[in-house]
Amino acid sequence: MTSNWDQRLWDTIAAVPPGRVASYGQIAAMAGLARGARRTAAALRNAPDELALPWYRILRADGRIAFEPGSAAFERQCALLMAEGVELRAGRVDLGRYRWRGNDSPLLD
DNA sequence: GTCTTGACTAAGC
DNA sequence: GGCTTAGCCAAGA
Repeated sequence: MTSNWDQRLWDTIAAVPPGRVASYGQIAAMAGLARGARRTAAALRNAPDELALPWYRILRADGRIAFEPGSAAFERQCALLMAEGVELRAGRVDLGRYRWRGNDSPLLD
């Protein structure tokens, strides 16, 4: 068994509640990896569809989508986020409002 | 064993 | 706001 990180990261990602987002580094830190942002990305690549992970709730540290604007994945992620009530401005999310803090506190508006 | 790679991040210009 | 550079660290080749 080389990497149980994938499973751990998947678990952490699955814990992100709807309408909330998290950064790669944040997910990694919660899973126990201090600088595992890239490992989080790898875990998402490795993640089978059967898990139905909320991969679209994972953003870059800036709150921007990791994909290139215009790409299929980008648009898919945009749509999924908006469907959950996340406000997107030019492919960017306001982390100050939507970042998941590990608890399920409601958004203040 | 080394070298490259990456759905990243922070700092600097 | 943008682009560049360096740092990071685990996985694969």
